[in-house]
Amino acid sequence: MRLTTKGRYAVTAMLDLAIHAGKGPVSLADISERQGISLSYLEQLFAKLRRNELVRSVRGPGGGYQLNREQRDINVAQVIDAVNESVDATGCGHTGSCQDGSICLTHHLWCDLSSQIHDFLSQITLADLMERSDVRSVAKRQDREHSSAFEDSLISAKVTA
Amino acid sequence: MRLTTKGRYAVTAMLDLAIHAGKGPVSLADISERQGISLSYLEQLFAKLRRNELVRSVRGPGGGYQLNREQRDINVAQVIDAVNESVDATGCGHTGSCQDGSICLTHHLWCDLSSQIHDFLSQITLADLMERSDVRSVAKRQDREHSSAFEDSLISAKVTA
DNA sequence: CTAATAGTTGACTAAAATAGTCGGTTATTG
DNA sequence: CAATAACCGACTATTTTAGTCAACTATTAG
Repeated sequence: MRLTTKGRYAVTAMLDLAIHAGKGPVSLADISERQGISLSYLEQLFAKLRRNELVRSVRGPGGGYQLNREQRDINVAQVIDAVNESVDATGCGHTGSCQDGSICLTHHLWCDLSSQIHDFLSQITLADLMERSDVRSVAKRQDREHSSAFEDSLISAKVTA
Repeated sequence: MRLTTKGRYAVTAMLDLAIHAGKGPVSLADISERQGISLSYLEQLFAKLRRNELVRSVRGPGGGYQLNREQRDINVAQVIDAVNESVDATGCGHTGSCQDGSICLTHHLWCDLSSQIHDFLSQITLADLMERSDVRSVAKRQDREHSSAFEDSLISAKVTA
């Protein structure tokens, strides 16, 4: 089992997408700047998120990504699974062939732990995270710090209008 | 956060130690054979377990390792921590400096997850695992399969006697 | 005393995963 | 047509995992 920046980045980016929804698609460049994640790396992650039908894309200018389901219908476990290929704590992938064909001494312990983690993460949806005060305050800070991008979009909106 | 064979091996080896306690120290060679873990790798892991005062060693013939505390007083989280340096799901080690000095959008989520995992694993002691029927049956199977080692020691005992 | 046993230590290594980078292609919009 | 932004594949440095190997030390049986 592994939970590294890959899974954390994916959840963070999905939450950013949820927060900035409503004003059309969100570009990876915006997410990259706000969340401090490499653009190229985001591309890799979003390829997986799209394959797992958690997001949909819009190409061309003004394009970007949007959530492909309601915020209530996307949970953290799904996002991590999409990029990480499962949060399994067993060494055998639940097959029970950890020690030459049979189960090892601690097989059931790791099964229990896997369930525990999966249950916890699958109960938390993007909508839940959106409601949290700590998330809201960090999001507010990020929007303030990276308002340049916001202003730029205002300017281009004026220009194009 | 990472939970790989390293942590699993450590818990498995500690449980093996608990199961075969009472008949004097248990050698790493025995654990290696029963649990199918490389002897040299076990040496590395037990160096850490000893530094963390979870086991004590007896050198020389008939030597090996013993638990350094009661089975009730050793939990799974302690064992994993000893070899893995913590089961932390945050990227910042709980310092809160995930995004250039401030917390990232999902910081508290990973803190919550870390607590969840730690609470779960720290509630399970070696004594708890010993009582489980699945553990007892796997242990019985392993003792049966590797009785050769036991017989060998009987034979060599006869020869040297 | 000595031979065997078994822990102790440190250095080394192959393979995999992480966390990216880079260059180019394709679709869309103005 | 030019700019934008998603898409794709190949490449890479670094770290971790999961070991191996060789040498050394302490202890015990005989």
